Amino acid sequence: MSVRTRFAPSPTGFLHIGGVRTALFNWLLSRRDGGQFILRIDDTDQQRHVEDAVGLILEGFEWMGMDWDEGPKVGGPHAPYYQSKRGDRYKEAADALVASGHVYRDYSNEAERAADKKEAEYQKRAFRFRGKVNSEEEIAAYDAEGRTYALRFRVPLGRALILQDAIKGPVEQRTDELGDFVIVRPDGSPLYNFASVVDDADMQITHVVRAEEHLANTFSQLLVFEALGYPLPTFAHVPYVAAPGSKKKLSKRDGAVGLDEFINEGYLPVAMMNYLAKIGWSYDASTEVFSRADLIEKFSLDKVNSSPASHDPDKLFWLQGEWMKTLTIEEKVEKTAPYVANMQAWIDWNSRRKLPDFRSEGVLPFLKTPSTEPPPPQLAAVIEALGDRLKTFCDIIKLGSYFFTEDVHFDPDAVKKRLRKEGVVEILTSLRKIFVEVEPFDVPTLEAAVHTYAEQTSSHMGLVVNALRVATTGQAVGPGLYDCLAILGRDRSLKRIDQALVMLSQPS
RNA sequence: GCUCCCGUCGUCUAGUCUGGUCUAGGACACAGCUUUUUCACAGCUGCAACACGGGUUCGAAUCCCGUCGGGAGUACCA
Repeated sequence: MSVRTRFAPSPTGFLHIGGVRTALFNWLLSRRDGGQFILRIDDTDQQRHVEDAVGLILEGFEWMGMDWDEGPKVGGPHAPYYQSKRGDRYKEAADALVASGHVYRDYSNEAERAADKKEAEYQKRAFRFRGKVNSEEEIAAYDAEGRTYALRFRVPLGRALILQDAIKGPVEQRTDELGDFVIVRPDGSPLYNFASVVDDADMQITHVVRAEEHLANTFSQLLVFEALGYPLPTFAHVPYVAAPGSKKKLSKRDGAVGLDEFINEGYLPVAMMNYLAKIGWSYDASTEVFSRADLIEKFSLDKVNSSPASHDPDKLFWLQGEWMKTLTIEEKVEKTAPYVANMQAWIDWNSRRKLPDFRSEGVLPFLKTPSTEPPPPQLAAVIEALGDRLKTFCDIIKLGSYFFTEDVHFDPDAVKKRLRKEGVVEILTSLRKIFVEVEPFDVPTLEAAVHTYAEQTSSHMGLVVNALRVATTGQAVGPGLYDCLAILGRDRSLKRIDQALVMLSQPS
């Protein structure tokens, strides 16, 4: 039988990178063995806007390039893939368990259970729900009273359950530690530990790879599998992803954790995939860079670490830089063009996300629909000049916005450090005159002209070049100066030198 | 409280099953140097860890016990 894995997200309208990693492990495992990867939506009937939220999730998967063989949009032989629509199946399975005596009706109400719990706490013993055996008369009386009941699984006592976890190894649990658990609420809705077993069995899932927080639940699920007579899948519980530099679980408070934020910043799917695979998984002692194909070929569960790993934005950024180097200028032009065309929209989003009450907005609209407009003519030259400085696509805005605007915005620190210096006004004034006449206005000519000027006046090159850079770009750092000037062109260069001169004539 | 999981440089990890090749290797980050008109890239150098305490052994990161620390579960949440 081929490998069948699944990812079963709750449609919360937000794709956490920790969840994406879990999904990736599932996907990788299925792709490696030529099996199937199933997407199942663990929604509950009460949730609203499920479709919108599912859309956000699918968007993330599509971007990552993790395709699914069965699930929303594509359907499949085990449809429906929404838990809220599988009520009939849960009902069938629950009936079977009632018939086989594995579950019983629990007529208790919340107040009674709370009292029992309190009593257990008082006696300093662990509370384990154990159903009372109701006589026929009691049941009749409760029904007459109109009392509702939940269906509970009767946990067999005195057994030791052993889970052979593919990541954690063998984990043992005595059934005496498990309380009888509810599988169906009085209103007929199923609970996770039950529904997920029915779904996994129905969908013939062979490998359940999920977050570690489910490890303890697995023992209850094992019992359900057994009672229903379903074959057991292989379980693998992956450790949670911790916040940067900590051992606490990664949460929304710890900076960007939504996949959409990385998409909007212009990360590469392959870099994200490489990074996510590397948190908590390693192939050997030294390989860091893995392509999609490498990952599919080399991934295995036994190399997944059993201890939690923390999210490391620096490492992601570095990997992104590595993958960025593999792109051609044309590819970079295509990917950065939307940012240039929607600069203000991106800047607005970027400031919004820094607000404390920021809520995930999904992928920015202009990144979803490719623009039909041709990219600005200088874009390729700007990218060429930026070289390896361009790490993510939004860097075109962070690093090169001045190439696409008419006026400059001077960075105060840069002005202070490079322009408010002895002799700078004379240098700029002289160079301005030279730039009016220099022909052609290109890199070699410009370079020669500036060099000649510096030699003739015995000016220090660093002083000249840095002053010119800040005067024309407003920034202290950037691509080579002559590249900047040539891209800016004569008119804008002169205009900006004038602007700088005006500014310098005023006291700081 | 009880049950279970986890514990190697600041971070991600190799090594743990099958004790010696580990005076613990690689990567990110950081610091310094080289190159450079700035930054980035590249190259070099440096910094830095076996949670703690016992035990077994000629020998322990590796095996055993305990302690401490972190996490999960203990729901009519998922």
